[in-house]
Amino acid sequence: MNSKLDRKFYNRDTIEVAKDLLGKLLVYQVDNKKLIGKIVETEAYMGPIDKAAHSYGGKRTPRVEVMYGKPGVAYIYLIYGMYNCFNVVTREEGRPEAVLVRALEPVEGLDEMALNRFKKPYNELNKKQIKNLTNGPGKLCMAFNIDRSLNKEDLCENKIFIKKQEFEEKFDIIHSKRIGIDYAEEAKDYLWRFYIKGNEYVSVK
DNA sequence: AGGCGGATCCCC
DNA sequence: GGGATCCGCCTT
Repeated sequence: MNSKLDRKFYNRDTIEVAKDLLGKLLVYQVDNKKLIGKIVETEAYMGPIDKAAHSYGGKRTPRVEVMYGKPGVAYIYLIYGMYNCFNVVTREEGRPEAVLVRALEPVEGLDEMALNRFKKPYNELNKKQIKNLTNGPGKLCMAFNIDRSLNKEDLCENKIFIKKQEFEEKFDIIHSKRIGIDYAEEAKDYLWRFYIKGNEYVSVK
């Protein structure tokens, strides 16, 4: 049974996609290593009307161009000169909206994630390092070794994709203000951040 | 050609 | 609370 999310999943209302991505598994395979993390926190970026979005006002530059493309494609950009952020493009072509994946719960490939983050295997991590493995947008990209070389990668293919869990759990979804967008005037107060209530790997409680 | 600020993280 | 660090974008 193929449980990979298809193009239709992403070609929907961005807030619905952001909420529905919670509890899904991000899978990234490089060489013979497989990394899997459960998505526990997301943010919706609503395009031209959203002052926090890169595509606000219909801005169309080389960097943002991916957001105007087809849904189900990765939009990865460099932030603060050092960190990468992983997004999935939503909505039909020409409509530049996306979901930022802000935190994962590690599921498979923990040693590889620990090496990528802290240069040592998982069983040598201290409590703080375990907690900080993937609980933020930059951190999860470091743990998965995701950078801009994966920008525009099609998540409906096999290199990197998102799938349903075999047994989907029940959880409560918290709605909150988005993080790190204080410049966005009224948009900073919109409740477009979503996370799994009580999950240990949520970036900011 | 230059200046500036950022969808972050980490340490003090 | 502040520094790291650099690309993209806007202004000149």
